[in-house]
Amino acid sequence: MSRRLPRSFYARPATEVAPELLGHVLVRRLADGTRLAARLVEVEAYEPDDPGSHAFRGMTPRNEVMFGPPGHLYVYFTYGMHFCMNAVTRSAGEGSAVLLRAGQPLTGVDAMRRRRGRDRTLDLCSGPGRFTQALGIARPENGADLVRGDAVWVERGARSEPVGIGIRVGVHDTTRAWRFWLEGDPYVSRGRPGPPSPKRRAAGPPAVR
DNA sequence: CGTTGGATTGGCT
DNA sequence: GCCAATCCAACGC
Repeated sequence: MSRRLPRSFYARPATEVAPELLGHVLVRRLADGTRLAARLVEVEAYEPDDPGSHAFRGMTPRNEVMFGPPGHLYVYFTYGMHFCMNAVTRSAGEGSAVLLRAGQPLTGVDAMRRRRGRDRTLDLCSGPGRFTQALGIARPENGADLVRGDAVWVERGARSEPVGIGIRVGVHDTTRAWRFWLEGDPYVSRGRPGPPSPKRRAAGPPAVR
């Protein structure tokens, strides 16, 4: 039995795939053979006809991988210094993906520390830009096949925690609560729904999510 | 061709 | 909490 998630897992709407990815393990094999792995603890879904998605205005050189077959890695460069990675979902031509926002370091943690220039395990993969840096994911990995490739893939993992749901970070669209995380997990990125600030408490109890 | 701002992060107030 | 860093894709003229 294979530990790797099959193509069929990804060939569904991003909003279905995203929460199910939580608890599975992202594995990275570097060119020198070093193996790195992290448990997925936070993701976001991006669907076709979703104004918050790079695919919303159609295919461009940057987002063409999003419009390709499912089960591939879509990597993009942003803010002049960071890369973000996504698992492409649905089927070719649709333009849909799941942003991998944070993970719990499991394997090759010291190698991740060196890549990140940070010591604390909590600072290694807790954010989309940090995650790619820790795993050595950049432009060359754009389009990598997560199902048959040997650079990066996802293996089955166990999940027992409940899944938290909220609006996506940096996407001002309250109608699409497509950010999913493992409730209570310390490796979830900042911008996390933290303990209520004094201001929020004054505004009343948090809304149902 | 010029402008704008981003699916972020880290350091400083 | 605020904001600079630092590219470049997307869009308007």
